[in-house]
Amino acid sequence: MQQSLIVFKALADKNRIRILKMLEKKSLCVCEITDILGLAVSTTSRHLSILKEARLIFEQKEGKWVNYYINKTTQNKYARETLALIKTWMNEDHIIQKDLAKIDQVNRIDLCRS
Amino acid sequence: MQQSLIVFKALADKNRIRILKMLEKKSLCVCEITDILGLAVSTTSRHLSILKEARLIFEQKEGKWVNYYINKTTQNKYARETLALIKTWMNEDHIIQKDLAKIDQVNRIDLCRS
DNA sequence: TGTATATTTCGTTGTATAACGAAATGATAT
DNA sequence: ATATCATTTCGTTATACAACGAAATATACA
Repeated sequence: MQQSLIVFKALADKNRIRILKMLEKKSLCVCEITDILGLAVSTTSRHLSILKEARLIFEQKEGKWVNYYINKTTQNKYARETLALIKTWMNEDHIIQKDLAKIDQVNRIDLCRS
Repeated sequence: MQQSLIVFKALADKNRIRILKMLEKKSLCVCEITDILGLAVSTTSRHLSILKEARLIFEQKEGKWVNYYINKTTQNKYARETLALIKTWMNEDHIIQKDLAKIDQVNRIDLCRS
């Protein structure tokens, strides 16, 4: 039960859902996610660590950036099955659509310089 | 997104998960659920209202009792699909198994007199 | 090596929520 | 009608958690 609770708690936040829906489309670094969500970097980092703890996402370093990916084949069965489920959800949502549109426009190099 | 958040928030609590797993087996009244969880009646009632709000369960009055049922055919697609998912989850969990075993032993008439 | 940049960690603050007991509500039965 | 019982609502308290800025860490580059 503890494992599934960790997954549900991770999903019980609007910004973390937005992150998951973004990562469904494309892997992103912290500063790109931060820009799209409009949060403090530290807050985004905390959300990512909660999603990672639930094994819904994983990270991979690429130079000075840390890229985050949806963990489709995660060992955690609760995370895996829930990811498959929510992939079919909220695709018509306005906020989600706006976020996805923004992904194509963000440029990590420009972003982090500012 | 709001609808799915309500569902995930409802599921992000140990006692509410226990309630759902109990109701999967059998519809129950508030005092029976309260006895099994070991909470104050008012707390159980609050949990039930959150699950009801998420359309995961529904209630039906039976004399002085209020019975709660899993809402398998709920209109809320997020609730419906999640219910189907968690039906396959946590069935080996010790706490869940203990709760289910207790269901056969509780007697609402004895319970509520005490 | 030192400086800039990306991210994480830490400490704090405000808000959300779980828990309780007591009071209110709604229904049954005498 | 009144008493009894099941449940809900209300007010309070304690805990959990989201958000922030600042400091610490880690990496890249000059």
